[in-house]
Amino acid sequence: MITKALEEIRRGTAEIIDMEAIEKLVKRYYETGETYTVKAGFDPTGADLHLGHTVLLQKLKTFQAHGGRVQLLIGDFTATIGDPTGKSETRKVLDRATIMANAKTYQEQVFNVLEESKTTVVYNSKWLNELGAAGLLGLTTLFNVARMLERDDFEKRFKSGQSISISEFLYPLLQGYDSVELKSDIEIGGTDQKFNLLMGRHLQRAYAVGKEQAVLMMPILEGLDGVQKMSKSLNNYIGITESPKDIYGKTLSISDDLMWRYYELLSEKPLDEIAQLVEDVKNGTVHPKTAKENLALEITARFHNEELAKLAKEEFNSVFKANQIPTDMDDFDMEDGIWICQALVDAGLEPSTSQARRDIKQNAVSINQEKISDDKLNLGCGDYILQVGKRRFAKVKVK
RNA sequence: GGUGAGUUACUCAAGCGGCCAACGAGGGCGGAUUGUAAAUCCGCUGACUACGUCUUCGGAGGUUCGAAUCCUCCACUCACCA
Repeated sequence: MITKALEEIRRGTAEIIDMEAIEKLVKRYYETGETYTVKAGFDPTGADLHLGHTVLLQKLKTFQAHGGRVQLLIGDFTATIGDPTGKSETRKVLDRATIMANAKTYQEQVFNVLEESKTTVVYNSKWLNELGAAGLLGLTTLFNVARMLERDDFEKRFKSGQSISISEFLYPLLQGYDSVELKSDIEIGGTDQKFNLLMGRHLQRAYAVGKEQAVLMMPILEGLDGVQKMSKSLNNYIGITESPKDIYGKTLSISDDLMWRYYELLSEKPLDEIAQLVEDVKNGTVHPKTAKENLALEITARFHNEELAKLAKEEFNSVFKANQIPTDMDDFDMEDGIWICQALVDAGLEPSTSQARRDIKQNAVSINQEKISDDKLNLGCGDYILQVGKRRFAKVKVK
Protein backbone atom coordinates (compact mmCIF):
# COMPACT_ATOMS: atom_id res chain seq x y z
CA MET A 1 0.00 0.00 0.00
CA ILE A 2 2.69 2.43 0.95
CA THR A 3 4.91 1.62 -1.99
CA LYS A 4 1.96 2.02 -4.29
CA ALA A 5 1.19 5.39 -2.79
CA LEU A 6 4.77 6.51 -3.21
CA GLU A 7 4.75 5.39 -6.79
CA GLU A 8 1.73 7.53 -7.49
CA ILE A 9 3.32 10.46 -5.76
CA ARG A 10 6.45 10.10 -7.82
CA ARG A 11 4.57 9.83 -11.09
CA GLY A 12 5.29 12.51 -13.68
CA THR A 13 7.38 14.61 -11.34
CA ALA A 14 10.32 16.52 -12.71
CA GLU A 15 12.33 16.57 -9.52
CA ILE A 16 11.87 15.74 -5.86
CA ILE A 17 14.04 17.14 -3.14
CA ASP A 18 14.10 15.04 -0.01
CA MET A 19 12.04 12.07 -1.10
CA GLU A 20 13.00 10.38 2.16
CA ALA A 21 11.08 12.98 4.12
CA ILE A 22 8.01 12.36 2.00
CA GLU A 23 8.35 8.63 2.50
CA LYS A 24 8.46 9.13 6.24
CA LEU A 25 5.36 11.29 6.23
CA VAL A 26 3.35 8.83 4.17
CA LYS A 27 4.55 5.90 6.23
CA ARG A 28 3.69 7.66 9.44
CA TYR A 29 0.21 8.38 8.11
CA TYR A 30 -0.43 4.77 7.32
CA GLU A 31 0.92 3.65 10.68
CA THR A 32 -0.53 6.27 13.05
CA GLY A 33 -3.09 8.14 11.01
CA GLU A 34 -1.29 11.41 11.52
CA THR A 35 -1.69 13.79 8.60
CA TYR A 36 0.81 16.19 7.12
CA THR A 37 0.54 19.43 5.14
CA VAL A 38 1.17 20.01 1.47
CA LYS A 39 1.45 23.59 0.32
CA ALA A 40 0.85 24.88 -3.17
CA GLY A 41 0.75 28.52 -4.10
CA PHE A 42 -1.36 30.13 -6.76
CA ASP A 43 -0.93 33.59 -8.11
CA PRO A 44 -4.37 35.08 -8.68
CA THR A 45 -3.23 37.00 -11.74
CA GLY A 46 -5.67 35.46 -14.20
CA ALA A 47 -9.30 34.61 -13.72
CA ASP A 48 -9.51 31.07 -14.99
CA LEU A 49 -7.67 27.87 -14.33
CA HIS A 50 -6.50 25.81 -17.26
CA LEU A 51 -5.04 22.37 -17.73
CA GLY A 52 -1.59 23.65 -16.87
CA HIS A 53 -2.77 24.36 -13.34
CA THR A 54 -4.44 21.00 -13.05
CA VAL A 55 -1.11 19.23 -13.31
CA LEU A 56 -0.41 20.56 -9.84
CA LEU A 57 -3.95 20.07 -8.60
CA GLN A 58 -3.90 16.48 -9.73
CA LYS A 59 -0.77 15.90 -7.71
CA LEU A 60 -2.30 17.53 -4.67
CA LYS A 61 -5.25 15.21 -5.02
CA THR A 62 -2.90 12.27 -4.97
CA PHE A 63 -1.49 13.52 -1.68
CA GLN A 64 -4.98 13.95 -0.31
CA ALA A 65 -5.59 10.30 -0.96
CA HIS A 66 -2.60 9.43 1.19
CA GLY A 67 -2.89 11.55 4.29
CA GLY A 68 -2.00 14.97 2.96
CA ARG A 69 -3.87 18.08 4.01
CA VAL A 70 -3.62 20.68 1.31
CA GLN A 71 -2.71 24.26 2.11
CA LEU A 72 -3.96 26.13 -0.89
CA LEU A 73 -2.12 29.40 -0.72
CA ILE A 74 -3.59 32.28 -2.65
CA GLY A 75 -0.78 34.74 -3.20
CA ASP A 76 -2.94 37.83 -2.98
CA PHE A 77 -0.14 39.86 -1.41
CA THR A 78 2.65 38.64 -3.62
CA ALA A 79 0.51 39.12 -6.70
CA THR A 80 0.81 42.82 -6.06
CA ILE A 81 4.55 42.48 -6.63
CA GLY A 82 4.52 40.17 -9.58
CA ASP A 83 6.78 37.17 -9.71
CA PRO A 84 9.49 37.62 -12.30
CA THR A 85 9.20 33.99 -13.35
CA GLY A 86 9.06 33.13 -17.00
CA LYS A 87 8.95 36.21 -19.06
CA SER A 88 12.18 38.10 -18.97
CA GLU A 89 10.61 41.40 -18.17
CA THR A 90 9.12 42.98 -15.14
CA ARG A 91 5.56 41.86 -14.74
CA LYS A 92 2.75 44.32 -14.54
CA VAL A 93 1.24 44.95 -11.18
CA LEU A 94 -2.44 44.25 -10.66
CA ASP A 95 -4.79 46.21 -8.52
CA ARG A 96 -6.31 44.73 -5.43
CA ALA A 97 -9.89 44.46 -6.66
CA THR A 98 -9.09 42.27 -9.66
CA ILE A 99 -6.78 40.14 -7.57
CA MET A 100 -9.52 39.40 -5.09
CA ALA A 101 -12.03 38.68 -7.84
CA ASN A 102 -9.58 36.29 -9.46
CA ALA A 103 -8.87 34.60 -6.17
CA LYS A 104 -12.56 33.91 -5.71
CA THR A 105 -13.06 32.25 -9.08
CA TYR A 106 -9.89 30.24 -8.53
CA GLN A 107 -11.28 28.80 -5.37
CA GLU A 108 -14.50 27.76 -7.03
CA GLN A 109 -12.68 25.98 -9.81
CA VAL A 110 -10.08 24.32 -7.66
CA PHE A 111 -12.68 22.14 -6.03
CA ASN A 112 -13.47 20.57 -9.37
CA VAL A 113 -10.36 18.58 -8.66
CA LEU A 114 -9.52 18.82 -4.97
CA GLU A 115 -11.42 17.44 -2.02
CA GLU A 116 -12.80 20.35 -0.13
CA SER A 117 -12.76 18.66 3.27
CA LYS A 118 -9.04 18.11 3.09
CA THR A 119 -8.17 21.55 1.86
CA THR A 120 -7.49 24.80 3.68
CA VAL A 121 -7.47 27.98 1.67
CA VAL A 122 -5.15 30.66 3.00
CA TYR A 123 -4.27 34.16 1.84
CA ASN A 124 -0.74 35.33 2.36
CA SER A 125 -1.74 38.95 2.85
CA LYS A 126 -2.92 37.82 6.28
CA TRP A 127 0.58 37.60 7.70
CA LEU A 128 2.56 39.55 5.12
CA ASN A 129 0.59 42.72 5.85
CA GLU A 130 1.52 42.35 9.49
CA LEU A 131 5.16 41.67 8.81
CA GLY A 132 5.89 45.38 8.54
CA ALA A 133 9.09 47.13 7.58
CA ALA A 134 11.03 45.71 10.51
CA GLY A 135 9.95 42.17 9.76
CA LEU A 136 10.74 42.61 6.12
CA LEU A 137 14.21 43.90 6.87
CA GLY A 138 14.76 40.97 9.16
CA LEU A 139 13.80 38.70 6.33
CA THR A 140 16.21 40.33 3.90
CA THR A 141 19.17 39.77 6.24
CA LEU A 142 18.69 36.02 5.77
CA PHE A 143 19.72 36.03 2.16
CA ASN A 144 22.22 37.85 0.00
CA VAL A 145 22.32 39.37 -3.43
CA ALA A 146 24.93 37.03 -4.85
CA ARG A 147 22.80 34.02 -4.11
CA MET A 148 19.68 35.77 -5.31
CA LEU A 149 21.40 36.40 -8.62
CA GLU A 150 21.98 32.69 -8.96
CA ARG A 151 18.39 32.38 -9.86
CA ASP A 152 18.21 31.55 -13.51
CA ASP A 153 16.17 34.38 -14.92
CA PHE A 154 17.73 36.98 -12.65
CA GLU A 155 21.12 35.90 -13.86
CA LYS A 156 20.10 36.16 -17.48
CA ARG A 157 18.55 39.54 -17.07
CA PHE A 158 21.45 40.81 -15.02
CA LYS A 159 23.98 39.73 -17.60
CA SER A 160 22.07 41.13 -20.52
CA GLY A 161 21.50 44.37 -18.68
CA GLN A 162 17.72 44.17 -18.36
CA SER A 163 16.03 45.71 -15.40
CA ILE A 164 15.38 43.82 -12.20
CA SER A 165 13.46 45.71 -9.60
CA ILE A 166 14.23 45.33 -5.92
CA SER A 167 10.66 44.23 -5.34
CA GLU A 168 11.31 41.20 -7.48
CA PHE A 169 14.08 40.17 -5.14
CA LEU A 170 11.55 40.20 -2.37
CA TYR A 171 9.20 37.85 -4.11
CA PRO A 172 11.12 34.61 -3.43
CA LEU A 173 11.71 35.74 0.14
CA LEU A 174 8.05 36.34 0.76
CA GLN A 175 7.02 33.10 -0.86
CA GLY A 176 9.52 31.29 1.31
CA TYR A 177 8.22 33.09 4.35
CA ASP A 178 4.76 31.71 3.61
CA SER A 179 6.21 28.28 4.28
CA VAL A 180 7.48 29.50 7.62
CA GLU A 181 4.02 30.70 8.61
CA LEU A 182 2.29 27.60 7.36
CA LYS A 183 4.89 25.20 8.73
CA SER A 184 4.44 23.16 5.56
CA ASP A 185 5.79 19.62 5.35
CA ILE A 186 5.83 19.51 1.60
CA GLU A 187 5.53 22.17 -1.08
CA ILE A 188 4.79 21.46 -4.69
CA GLY A 189 5.16 23.70 -7.70
CA GLY A 190 6.36 23.87 -11.28
CA THR A 191 10.00 23.40 -12.18
CA ASP A 192 10.20 27.12 -12.81
CA GLN A 193 9.52 27.58 -9.11
CA LYS A 194 12.55 25.65 -7.93
CA PHE A 195 14.37 28.63 -6.55
CA ASN A 196 11.34 29.89 -4.67
CA LEU A 197 10.48 26.45 -3.35
CA LEU A 198 13.96 25.96 -2.00
CA MET A 199 13.74 29.35 -0.37
CA GLY A 200 10.99 27.89 1.77
CA ARG A 201 13.42 25.26 3.05
CA HIS A 202 16.09 27.84 3.66
CA LEU A 203 13.81 30.14 5.62
CA GLN A 204 12.20 27.39 7.62
CA ARG A 205 15.65 26.51 8.85
CA ALA A 206 16.56 30.15 9.48
CA TYR A 207 13.39 30.71 11.49
CA ALA A 208 13.86 27.43 13.33
CA VAL A 209 10.45 26.08 12.40
CA GLY A 210 11.65 22.64 13.33
CA LYS A 211 11.27 21.11 9.92
CA GLU A 212 12.33 21.70 6.37
CA GLN A 213 9.72 21.21 3.72
CA ALA A 214 10.27 18.61 1.07
CA VAL A 215 9.93 19.97 -2.43
CA LEU A 216 8.21 18.31 -5.33
CA MET A 217 8.34 19.83 -8.77
CA MET A 218 6.10 19.14 -11.73
CA PRO A 219 7.04 19.83 -15.33
CA ILE A 220 5.49 22.81 -17.05
CA LEU A 221 2.71 21.84 -19.41
CA GLU A 222 3.10 23.08 -22.96
CA GLY A 223 0.16 24.83 -24.54
CA LEU A 224 -1.74 23.84 -27.66
CA ASP A 225 1.07 25.11 -29.87
CA GLY A 226 3.37 22.58 -28.24
CA VAL A 227 6.14 25.07 -27.71
CA GLN A 228 5.31 27.70 -25.17
CA LYS A 229 3.89 27.00 -21.79
CA MET A 230 0.16 26.91 -21.50
CA SER A 231 -1.08 30.31 -20.55
CA LYS A 232 -4.08 32.44 -21.03
CA SER A 233 -2.17 35.36 -22.41
CA LEU A 234 -0.77 33.24 -25.22
CA ASN A 235 -4.23 31.91 -25.94
CA ASN A 236 -2.94 28.37 -26.18
CA TYR A 237 -4.84 26.96 -23.26
CA ILE A 238 -7.72 24.67 -22.45
CA GLY A 239 -9.74 26.19 -19.64
CA ILE A 240 -11.35 23.79 -17.22
CA THR A 241 -14.63 25.69 -17.33
CA GLU A 242 -14.89 25.45 -21.08
CA SER A 243 -17.66 23.51 -22.78
CA PRO A 244 -17.25 19.79 -23.53
CA LYS A 245 -17.16 20.64 -27.21
CA ASP A 246 -14.26 23.03 -26.77
CA ILE A 247 -12.26 20.85 -24.44
CA TYR A 248 -12.67 17.88 -26.73
CA GLY A 249 -11.95 19.84 -29.89
CA LYS A 250 -8.96 21.65 -28.51
CA THR A 251 -7.43 18.46 -27.19
CA LEU A 252 -7.82 16.84 -30.56
CA SER A 253 -6.06 19.73 -32.23
CA ILE A 254 -2.76 19.17 -30.45
CA SER A 255 0.11 17.58 -32.29
CA ASP A 256 0.96 13.89 -31.94
CA ASP A 257 4.14 14.59 -30.04
CA LEU A 258 2.36 16.80 -27.61
CA MET A 259 -0.28 14.15 -27.10
CA TRP A 260 2.20 11.94 -25.25
CA ARG A 261 3.17 14.78 -23.06
CA TYR A 262 -0.47 15.31 -22.14
CA TYR A 263 -0.90 11.62 -21.52
CA GLU A 264 1.96 11.66 -19.10
CA LEU A 265 0.91 14.72 -17.17
CA LEU A 266 -2.86 14.78 -17.41
CA SER A 267 -4.13 11.27 -17.89
CA GLU A 268 -4.97 9.06 -14.96
CA LYS A 269 -4.04 5.97 -16.91
CA PRO A 270 -1.25 3.96 -15.29
CA LEU A 271 2.18 4.56 -16.73
CA ASP A 272 2.68 1.06 -18.06
CA GLU A 273 -0.59 1.30 -19.97
CA ILE A 274 0.59 4.50 -21.59
CA ALA A 275 3.92 2.93 -22.48
CA GLN A 276 2.00 0.13 -24.16
CA LEU A 277 -0.05 2.64 -26.09
CA VAL A 278 3.07 4.39 -27.34
CA GLU A 279 4.33 1.04 -28.54
CA ASP A 280 1.04 0.19 -30.27
CA VAL A 281 0.95 3.48 -32.11
CA LYS A 282 4.54 3.07 -33.14
CA ASN A 283 4.03 -0.35 -34.68
CA GLY A 284 0.74 0.65 -36.26
CA THR A 285 -1.65 -1.40 -34.14
CA VAL A 286 -3.40 1.73 -32.92
CA HIS A 287 -4.00 4.79 -35.06
CA PRO A 288 -2.62 7.95 -33.44
CA LYS A 289 -5.97 9.58 -33.99
CA THR A 290 -7.64 6.95 -31.83
CA ALA A 291 -5.15 7.49 -29.06
CA LYS A 292 -5.83 11.19 -29.20
CA GLU A 293 -9.57 10.67 -29.17
CA ASN A 294 -9.31 8.63 -26.02
CA LEU A 295 -7.21 11.27 -24.37
CA ALA A 296 -9.69 13.94 -25.36
CA LEU A 297 -12.54 11.84 -23.97
CA GLU A 298 -10.79 11.34 -20.67
CA ILE A 299 -9.97 14.99 -20.19
CA THR A 300 -13.42 16.14 -21.24
CA ALA A 301 -15.07 13.68 -18.90
CA ARG A 302 -12.98 14.86 -15.98
CA PHE A 303 -14.38 18.38 -16.05
CA HIS A 304 -17.86 17.39 -17.16
CA ASN A 305 -18.89 13.75 -17.32
CA GLU A 306 -18.59 10.76 -19.59
CA GLU A 307 -21.92 11.24 -21.27
CA LEU A 308 -21.21 14.80 -22.23
CA ALA A 309 -17.77 13.78 -23.40
CA LYS A 310 -19.23 11.16 -25.68
CA LEU A 311 -21.72 13.64 -27.02
CA ALA A 312 -18.89 16.04 -27.72
CA LYS A 313 -17.11 13.33 -29.65
CA GLU A 314 -20.16 12.48 -31.76
CA GLU A 315 -20.80 16.10 -32.42
CA PHE A 316 -17.22 16.60 -33.42
CA ASN A 317 -17.25 13.68 -35.81
CA SER A 318 -20.45 14.73 -37.49
CA VAL A 319 -19.24 18.27 -37.94
CA PHE A 320 -15.75 17.65 -39.13
CA LYS A 321 -15.71 14.20 -40.56
CA ALA A 322 -19.12 14.12 -42.19
CA ASN A 323 -18.93 17.83 -42.86
CA GLN A 324 -22.19 18.50 -41.16
CA ILE A 325 -23.25 21.43 -39.13
CA PRO A 326 -23.10 21.47 -35.35
CA THR A 327 -26.33 21.14 -33.41
CA ASP A 328 -25.85 24.01 -31.05
CA MET A 329 -25.08 27.34 -32.60
CA ASP A 330 -25.70 30.85 -31.47
CA ASP A 331 -28.92 32.30 -32.84
CA PHE A 332 -29.30 35.78 -34.23
CA ASP A 333 -32.24 37.79 -35.49
CA MET A 334 -31.55 40.27 -38.25
CA GLU A 335 -33.30 42.84 -40.38
CA ASP A 336 -34.42 42.09 -43.91
CA GLY A 337 -31.87 42.91 -46.60
CA ILE A 338 -28.88 42.89 -44.29
CA TRP A 339 -25.51 43.00 -46.01
CA ILE A 340 -23.73 39.68 -45.68
CA CYS A 341 -20.55 41.23 -44.29
CA GLN A 342 -22.51 43.10 -41.65
CA ALA A 343 -24.37 39.92 -40.76
CA LEU A 344 -21.09 38.09 -40.23
CA VAL A 345 -19.87 40.82 -37.92
CA ASP A 346 -23.16 40.97 -36.00
CA ALA A 347 -23.09 37.21 -35.54
CA GLY A 348 -19.64 37.47 -34.03
CA LEU A 349 -18.03 35.42 -36.77
CA GLU A 350 -15.88 38.26 -38.01
CA PRO A 351 -14.23 41.21 -36.26
CA SER A 352 -14.89 43.71 -39.05
CA THR A 353 -16.60 43.96 -42.39
CA SER A 354 -13.18 44.39 -43.95
CA GLN A 355 -12.10 41.04 -42.64
CA ALA A 356 -15.40 39.56 -43.78
CA ARG A 357 -14.78 40.75 -47.32
CA ARG A 358 -11.32 39.25 -47.33
CA ASP A 359 -12.60 35.92 -46.14
CA ILE A 360 -15.34 35.88 -48.74
CA LYS A 361 -12.75 36.55 -51.40
CA GLN A 362 -10.73 33.65 -50.05
CA ASN A 363 -13.61 31.22 -50.26
CA ALA A 364 -13.90 30.89 -46.52
CA VAL A 365 -17.55 31.81 -46.11
CA SER A 366 -20.57 29.61 -46.74
CA ILE A 367 -24.27 30.10 -46.42
CA ASN A 368 -26.23 26.89 -45.88
CA GLN A 369 -23.15 24.85 -46.80
CA GLU A 370 -22.67 26.67 -50.09
CA LYS A 371 -19.51 28.67 -50.57
CA ILE A 372 -20.19 32.22 -51.63
CA SER A 373 -18.02 34.62 -53.60
CA ASP A 374 -20.15 37.76 -53.76
CA ASP A 375 -19.25 40.17 -50.99
CA LYS A 376 -22.06 42.51 -51.92
CA LEU A 377 -24.78 39.99 -51.20
CA ASN A 378 -27.79 41.02 -49.17
CA LEU A 379 -29.83 38.53 -47.21
CA GLY A 380 -33.57 38.35 -47.77
CA CYS A 381 -36.08 36.86 -45.34
CA GLY A 382 -35.44 33.35 -44.19
CA ASP A 383 -33.22 31.17 -42.01
CA TYR A 384 -29.56 30.85 -42.81
CA ILE A 385 -26.59 29.03 -41.45
CA LEU A 386 -23.47 31.08 -41.81
CA GLN A 387 -20.05 29.53 -41.67
CA VAL A 388 -16.58 31.01 -41.68
CA GLY A 389 -13.62 28.70 -42.02
CA LYS A 390 -14.01 25.22 -40.65
CA ARG A 391 -15.22 25.91 -37.20
CA ARG A 392 -17.14 29.14 -36.87
CA PHE A 393 -20.88 28.78 -37.25
CA ALA A 394 -23.97 30.84 -36.52
CA LYS A 395 -27.69 30.52 -37.17
CA VAL A 396 -29.33 33.64 -38.50
CA LYS A 397 -32.99 34.43 -38.88
CA VAL A 398 -33.75 37.33 -41.19
CA LYS A 399 -37.16 38.95 -40.93
C1' G B 1 22.33 64.68 -11.25
C1' G B 2 25.34 64.51 -16.27
C1' U B 3 25.98 62.41 -21.32
C1' G B 4 24.35 59.41 -25.29
C1' A B 5 20.78 56.01 -27.79
C1' G B 6 15.86 54.84 -28.45
C1' U B 7 9.92 54.64 -28.48
C1' U B 8 6.80 52.06 -35.69
C1' A B 9 0.88 47.68 -36.28
C1' C B 10 -0.13 41.12 -32.06
C1' U B 11 5.63 40.48 -31.38
C1' C B 12 10.53 41.40 -33.39
C1' A B 13 12.14 44.83 -36.92
C1' A B 14 13.00 48.18 -41.64
C1' G B 15 11.81 53.06 -43.30
C1' C B 16 15.01 58.94 -41.94
C1' G B 17 10.49 64.75 -46.48
C1' G B 18 6.50 62.80 -51.41
C1' C B 19 6.85 56.14 -54.89
C1' C B 20 3.90 54.72 -47.00
C1' A B 21 -1.79 51.84 -44.75
C1' A B 22 4.10 51.73 -44.11
C1' C B 23 9.97 46.36 -46.41
C1' G B 24 10.96 41.75 -43.91
C1' A B 25 10.42 37.78 -40.17
C1' G B 26 7.45 35.36 -36.53
C1' G B 27 2.52 34.74 -35.07
C1' G B 28 -2.56 34.65 -36.47
C1' C B 29 -6.45 33.75 -40.10
C1' G B 30 -8.04 31.47 -44.70
C1' G B 31 -7.47 27.96 -49.11
C1' A B 32 -5.31 23.12 -51.02
C1' U B 33 -3.68 18.53 -48.86
C1' U B 34 -4.87 15.66 -44.25
C1' G B 35 -6.34 12.36 -39.03
C1' U B 36 -9.67 20.06 -37.57
C1' A B 37 -2.13 16.29 -36.29
C1' A B 38 2.65 17.34 -38.23
C1' A B 39 5.04 18.75 -42.76
C1' U B 40 4.36 21.32 -47.41
C1' C B 41 2.42 24.90 -51.12
C1' C B 42 -0.57 29.40 -51.92
C1' G B 43 -3.23 33.82 -50.24
C1' C B 44 -4.70 37.42 -46.51
C1' U B 45 -3.36 40.24 -42.12
C1' G B 46 -6.01 49.20 -39.99
C1' A B 47 -11.27 50.72 -40.57
C1' C B 48 -15.41 52.09 -43.64
C1' U B 49 -21.56 49.11 -48.22
C1' A B 50 -15.30 50.54 -50.35
C1' C B 51 -11.83 51.23 -58.05
C1' G B 52 -12.85 55.88 -53.27
C1' U B 53 -12.77 57.83 -48.14
C1' C B 54 -11.09 58.04 -43.08
C1' U B 55 -7.78 57.21 -38.85
C1' U B 56 -2.69 55.20 -37.68
C1' C B 57 4.22 55.16 -36.70
C1' G B 58 5.09 57.20 -27.67
C1' G B 59 2.01 62.25 -26.41
C1' A B 60 1.12 67.58 -27.56
C1' G B 61 2.34 71.50 -30.69
C1' G B 62 5.16 73.62 -35.00
C1' U B 63 7.85 74.06 -40.04
C1' U B 64 6.19 72.55 -45.15
C1' C B 65 2.14 72.40 -51.02
C1' G B 66 3.29 67.62 -48.50
C1' A B 67 5.82 64.49 -42.28
C1' A B 68 6.59 57.84 -39.58
C1' U B 69 10.60 60.88 -41.54
C1' C B 70 12.66 67.97 -39.87
C1' C B 71 12.05 71.42 -35.21
C1' U B 72 10.19 72.38 -29.90
C1' C B 73 8.26 70.67 -25.36
C1' C B 74 6.52 66.41 -22.40
C1' A B 75 6.36 61.13 -20.95
C1' C B 76 8.66 56.53 -20.83
C1' U B 77 12.82 52.79 -21.84
C1' C B 78 17.97 51.57 -22.18
C1' A B 79 23.41 52.39 -21.91
C1' C B 80 27.75 54.87 -19.88
C1' C B 81 29.34 58.22 -15.96
C1' A B 82 28.25 60.17 -10.80
